[in-house]
Amino acid sequence: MDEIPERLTVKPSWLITQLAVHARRLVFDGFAAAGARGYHYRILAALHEFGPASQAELGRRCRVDRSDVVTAVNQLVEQGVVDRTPDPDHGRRNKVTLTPDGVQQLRRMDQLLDQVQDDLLEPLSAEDRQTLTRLLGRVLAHHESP
Amino acid sequence: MDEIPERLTVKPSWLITQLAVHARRLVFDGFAAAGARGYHYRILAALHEFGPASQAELGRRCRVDRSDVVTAVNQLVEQGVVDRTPDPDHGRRNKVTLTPDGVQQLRRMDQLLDQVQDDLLEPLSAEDRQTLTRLLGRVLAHHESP
DNA sequence: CTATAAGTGTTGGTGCCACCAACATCGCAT
DNA sequence: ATGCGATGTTGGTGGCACCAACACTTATAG
Repeated sequence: MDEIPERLTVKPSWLITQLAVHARRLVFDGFAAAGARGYHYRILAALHEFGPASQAELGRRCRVDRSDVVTAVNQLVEQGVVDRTPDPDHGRRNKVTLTPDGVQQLRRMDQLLDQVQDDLLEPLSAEDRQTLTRLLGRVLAHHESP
Repeated sequence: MDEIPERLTVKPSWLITQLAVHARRLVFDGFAAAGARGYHYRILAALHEFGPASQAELGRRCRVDRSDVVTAVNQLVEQGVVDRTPDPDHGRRNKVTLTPDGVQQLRRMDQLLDQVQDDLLEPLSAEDRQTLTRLLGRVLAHHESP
């Protein structure tokens, strides 16, 4: 490989965005085996953890735009992993529900993701992995709270 | 803000890619003030650090695809921050050179980026910032060497 | 020396992720 | 009741990363 300008390699913003490229590639390749994408996992995870929800709710919980939730839920319905029904208590709202197939799909994706985490942090000791995770969590939380 | 599924917040791949979103936004907003984009900075940095280079070389050093280098260099030439001349020793190759205006632009972007680093890692102590940078560097290097 | 491989610039296209504006519709608070 | 905010949906934008193909040039192998 060619040498990278030091101006870049020294900057946390570079390290984070470049590492994110590799992380997204690993995740993408993993999910490709299950015919799914990142948005799908986020939504399935939110449904499994908090139960049925409206699309707007899903969007807020998963950091996905309302309009992108529409597309993703369309695909998830098509795959039979979620159901979309009108909310009886609310004319406009939809209720999105996880199907049994969806639960199974989520478990499969969880296993794939666990492997990805391992590949991603391969060169780090268990302790370093924990440190990195903690620091990243602190920084991310700071940029989401205000 | 709404609560995020724990399945996500626990995974390094999530933390990295989400934090990258914030980092890219900060960088983008900073560069917007200078009328530039991420690719522009990478290329100017490589030219300043290693001197004039071909487009293919720039692409390898900056982790930018050859075809995207074409577009970026077009814009940089338009802005007058680089020159593109045919390489006399090589029929096909171009020689891209930093202009004095380019050096000045690079310095401006450097200052903007320094501020961005500070905003990005705001909640961390100097020591934690160093730790985080070190760990990220180790992981990134691992995914680029093989 | 010649056939073949490898490198270079360029065009054009793809996909993911994030985001915005606008619209019609519905619930809620004043 | 009226206006305000939330909701689902459509359609579009942009940055970044990437791929395929082409014309052409240099380097390499035989």
